[in-house]
Amino acid sequence: MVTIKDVAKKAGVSPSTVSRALSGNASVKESTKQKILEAVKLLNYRPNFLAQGLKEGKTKTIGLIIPNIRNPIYPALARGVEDTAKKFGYSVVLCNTDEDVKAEKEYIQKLRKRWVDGLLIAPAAKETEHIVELQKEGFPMVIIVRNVDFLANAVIIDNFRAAYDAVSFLIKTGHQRIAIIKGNQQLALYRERFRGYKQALLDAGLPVHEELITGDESDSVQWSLDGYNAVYSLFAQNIKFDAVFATTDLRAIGAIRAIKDHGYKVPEDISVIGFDNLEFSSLIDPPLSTVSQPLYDIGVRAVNKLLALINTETMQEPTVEIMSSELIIRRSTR
Amino acid sequence: MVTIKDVAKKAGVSPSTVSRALSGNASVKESTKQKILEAVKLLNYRPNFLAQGLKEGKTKTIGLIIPNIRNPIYPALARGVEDTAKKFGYSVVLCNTDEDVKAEKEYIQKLRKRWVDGLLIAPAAKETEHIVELQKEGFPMVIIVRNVDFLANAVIIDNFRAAYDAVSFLIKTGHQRIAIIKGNQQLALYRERFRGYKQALLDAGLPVHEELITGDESDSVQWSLDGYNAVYSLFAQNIKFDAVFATTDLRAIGAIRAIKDHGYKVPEDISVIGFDNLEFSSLIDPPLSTVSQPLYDIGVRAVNKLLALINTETMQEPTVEIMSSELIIRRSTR
DNA sequence: TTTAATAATGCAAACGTTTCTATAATATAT
DNA sequence: ATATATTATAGAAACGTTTGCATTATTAAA
Repeated sequence: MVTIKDVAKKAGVSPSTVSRALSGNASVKESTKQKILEAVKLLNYRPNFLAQGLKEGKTKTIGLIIPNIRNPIYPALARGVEDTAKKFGYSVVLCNTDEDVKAEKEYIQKLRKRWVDGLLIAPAAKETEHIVELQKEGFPMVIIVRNVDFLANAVIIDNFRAAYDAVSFLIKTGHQRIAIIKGNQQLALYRERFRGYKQALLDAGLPVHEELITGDESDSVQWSLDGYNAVYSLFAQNIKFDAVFATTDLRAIGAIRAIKDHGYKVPEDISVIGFDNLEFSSLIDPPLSTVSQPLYDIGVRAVNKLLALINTETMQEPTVEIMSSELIIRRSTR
Repeated sequence: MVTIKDVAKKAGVSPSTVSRALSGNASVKESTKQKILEAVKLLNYRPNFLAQGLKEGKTKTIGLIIPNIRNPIYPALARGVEDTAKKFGYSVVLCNTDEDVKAEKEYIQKLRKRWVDGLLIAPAAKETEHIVELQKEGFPMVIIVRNVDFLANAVIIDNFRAAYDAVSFLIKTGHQRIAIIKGNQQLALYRERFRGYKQALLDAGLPVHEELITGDESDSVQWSLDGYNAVYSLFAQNIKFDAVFATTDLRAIGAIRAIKDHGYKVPEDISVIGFDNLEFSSLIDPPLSTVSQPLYDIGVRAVNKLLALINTETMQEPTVEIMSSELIIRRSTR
């Protein structure tokens, strides 16, 4: 490996001069600068990042901790994160926890060995002491997508509101018996969506029917199966319903399939509305009505926030930023 | 930040003893070891990764350079990479090039500042001197998914064979006029798939009709549009066809939509076969027949190969590893 | 017990930078 | 020409580790 000393020798100057010439934050004679640049080119010198980082106490790297990049909501988020990080000269380390708190803890441990300057976390589940801990220590960190039950820096959407609006839309368009596929109630985000569903019914003077509340609590990648099974069992029990509010697009897709398999039509017989607005949700048949989460923008905002945190030494009161979601009506609702 | 010296002081020993106690590759008395461990716990000491890396000359980090994590073939690959890297104590830095050679070069430059121990690259396009360069320098690197026109360490599938088999299947099941949506011919992988298509026709004694070769050369994320447009224009020109071989699932989905929009049925009137076997390809209507790429496994193999490269000092002849693809027949073909 | 072998520990150098301090070279004002 | 201010450069210390070498403490053998 070629070091700054080699360059210095080649150019006939001291290492410190090379450093100054390269960093540009001290004056060095133009002629020597040229010599140095020449030597750099000749030897194909690249400053050693580790040495620099060690000296400066930062790595220009952030960690992105998410449950699973294969869950189709995360690629867009990751892109938002990576693009923004890159823009400011930062790199992104990708970590998948598979909803496992233990894995999450291990990653945090690992990344904290002065590895990364800050962390973006979509927390695994309810247990969050390790995150509280992190915050207490003043480590730069922002929570994304999934809110957490204490005040922390976060960039999220208002899941209650979004669900409320989606269900209200269904009600307004004449649906009376709206089933919900409720998602893992361990996660605040699904609890919120569930709450939004109930509140919308209540506010419209409609009853919340126990039998229309479906979906299991598991969190598998094959989420669409949950949607399929939920609707399937509704039919099996001969429960009538004229709409389905699925708490994810994947579940909505499963629901649509189950409805079709039973010989009903979407949206003529049963309307289906999803949540997420995945890239391919417009591609299915019928194109899915859904709530759009600004995932890319969440990533962008989160990185901005994180870098602000990294670059201020004074500890500030955490703030949560609510990004606006949007109801997208396509053709799975009448 | 708490350093090894702090621990040493607290435990009443020298830093070197702490280092030895922690690394475990030298004998240290049990009682002192306990004292040290206690001090570590008490002070919440974490070894500084940068210092370690600087000393040892490696970072236990690899770079994953891909066009775009939002392209749905990459999440599975990334997961394979990350899981395997993690298994061996490595971290993964994610880089999206957007098919831009310049961005790719910049990333390689950046990551090479002794940042990463090795690189996994799905190259952007035809221009590959910078990759040749990398290889010449003996930098650990393996090419993934997209083969390259020189001999390099790579983990790929046999795109020619896979396309050949898919089209042969179509022919065997009675299709005569098979259209292809050909993909960006700048990329070897699409050239290979195209070649497989032609060869299958030839070997079956069928003509290669110019008018059935469709699709533009662009590489946008909204790939399904290419499929839609291609089939749309076939109808517009009143060209008859009884099957479509789409070079990606996304294009296949677009194609199906266009076929439906024109009042035809898949697969009764026209069969469609895709390529990739994305997670949601089984979820569309009808479930898509396609060629399955073992993306996760490609990631796994590639990391194994890369780590082998990293851990051998002697430069070896590059080898390319062909993973086997699989024809998955669902319901979009008759 | 004394000596030899082994185990445990400390010291200092090294990894490749950056930056502080000091000195040398040059330019500017008198 | 001399004194002063400025600019350019070198030297050395520091960042937090690990490790080779030297030293000291401990154990085993005689």
